[in-house]
Amino acid sequence: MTPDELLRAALTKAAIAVGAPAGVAPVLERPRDPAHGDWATNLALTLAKPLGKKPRDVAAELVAHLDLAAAGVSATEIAGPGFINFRLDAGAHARGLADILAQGAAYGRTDVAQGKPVNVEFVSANPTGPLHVGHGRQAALGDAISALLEGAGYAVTREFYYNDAGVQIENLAKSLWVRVAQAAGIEVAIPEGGYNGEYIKEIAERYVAEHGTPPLDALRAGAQAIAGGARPADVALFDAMRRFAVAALRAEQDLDLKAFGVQFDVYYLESSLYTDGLVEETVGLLQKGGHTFEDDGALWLRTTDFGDDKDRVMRKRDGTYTYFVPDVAYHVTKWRRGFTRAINVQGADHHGTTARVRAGLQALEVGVPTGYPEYVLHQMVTVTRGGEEVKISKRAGSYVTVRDLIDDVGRDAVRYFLLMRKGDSQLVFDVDLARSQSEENPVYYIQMAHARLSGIFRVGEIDPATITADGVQWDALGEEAERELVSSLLDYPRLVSGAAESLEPHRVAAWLLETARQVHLWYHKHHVLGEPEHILRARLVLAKSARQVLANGLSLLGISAPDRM
RNA sequence: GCGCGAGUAGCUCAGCUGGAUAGAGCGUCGGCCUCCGGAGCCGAAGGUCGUGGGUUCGAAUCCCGCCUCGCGCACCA
Repeated sequence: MTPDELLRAALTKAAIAVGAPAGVAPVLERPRDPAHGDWATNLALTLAKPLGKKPRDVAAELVAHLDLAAAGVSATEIAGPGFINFRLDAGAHARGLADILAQGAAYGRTDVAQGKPVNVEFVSANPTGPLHVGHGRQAALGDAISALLEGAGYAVTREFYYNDAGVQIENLAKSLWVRVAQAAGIEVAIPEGGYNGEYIKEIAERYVAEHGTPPLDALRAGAQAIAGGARPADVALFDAMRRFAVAALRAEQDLDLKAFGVQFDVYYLESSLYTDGLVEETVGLLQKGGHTFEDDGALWLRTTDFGDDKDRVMRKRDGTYTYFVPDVAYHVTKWRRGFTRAINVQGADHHGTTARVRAGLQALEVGVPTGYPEYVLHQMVTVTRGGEEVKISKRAGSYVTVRDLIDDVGRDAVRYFLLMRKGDSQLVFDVDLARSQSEENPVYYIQMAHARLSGIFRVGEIDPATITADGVQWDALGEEAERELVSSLLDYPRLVSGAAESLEPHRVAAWLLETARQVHLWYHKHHVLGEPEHILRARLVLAKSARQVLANGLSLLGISAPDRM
């Protein structure tokens, strides 16, 4: 049992002795102010009403009935309106480190989900251009959320959905056609909604290198059609270009993701929903469910029956489907594939779609729960360099790509910076700070803490594997800096499960920074090597524990934990 | 206009799902230090938690109104 579990057990006994109803579950929390002790409980405040007594009186009774020795408590104090503060004796407090050493890399992991399957969909960028910072934030968030859920015992599937069937792909193919035509000396402009980026020119060059320049009259005719808002008559050629462009960009995006260290288990192609007949099937089911109607030549879904603010068109007058129909069909596949939980990580600019997808799933009446899928939406990212904002313009093709950033500041820094703010707030990515090798840079600061701890073992020529909790004098870790560091390390499992539950990796990032600060403080104040044997032993246990937990936290965020820098 | 998000120290942000005198880093001011691993350490000042109400033992946190900013409101994706 960990120290707080012992204390909770002792408190429960005392509460029952005082007359609390059976099933009381005392809540322990860390006081903000360390002067208030190691733990505090508001138990007396919550019991005051049912017992019909004053909170402070209840607190006094509880303390009187508390088995201090069993709880490892050295001092209690009744404070404020009726809080009870506990100070554990140094030994009881630090004994929790034994747990860390015993569990190692598994410290902080639980099995609460017991292998329940969950699908985490993220990035899902259209294959129409390289990944930009916003996708990077999604990649970092999605991967970290996946890691958090794995740590909570979920069987996680990381999934990428390729929108390779819509209008945007059509525009991509047209853009490539135009670039190929331009390269052949035909004068034609990129169409409305097309892609201007340099990367299309490069793809055009490669296309010509691999397939040769297409017949000029076909090219010219197609270019004219595109300029007029139509598609080229040479369907076979157009199709070839479309496939070529998509393949090229998918390959690019794969490289981006690889550089970022993100691996997906499933790439789901929107086009397969059509070829497998799932879109048709979904429409049929929706019609059968009775929530559709025809109006003005279009087929509508009455999404207002399910909380949307207006009804949505499913099939346009021209006979094609709106994007949300394949989206619904896609989410049906998630449900059918056994994912009782599905989490979608998306930019906040997509939040308008969430209500419709959920409404569509409800209208199918196939037993999908109301809040399915869950959405984690994140706000915009802006990038600053030299104190100036780097403008992102998709139209002009000026981009801050994920790969630029990684080349510039390194994968670890990109990950940390994209994760250090909660998704709800806008994020400013300061490239200069991310690149700096100084303690102002949070990533550097945290990794440095880990490296320093490793350094102790290296310099002392001590194999960490030989350090165990056996026979350690726990009360040797009584310095204030030590008590606080120990507290942080023991808080880690609660922190991680909270972050997993709320799908908020930034909590881990903040915890790492704070704990790194405590490591640095401790390190500066107290020596390890050269101390008397019993202190040396205890401090080596602390150093090894701290190093382990820092590494565990970093690994959740996909960041390396270097032994030297 | 409607929906979602944000508004906390001079700046950048936390605030553990309702707890005590609201925290950290940077910056500012004052003082030490040069020690396994690099300018680090100690202390101070700095707040009407956007604003007005409400809920209760207790609110930055929950509810309602208002203000400012961002994003979204297609038979685009």
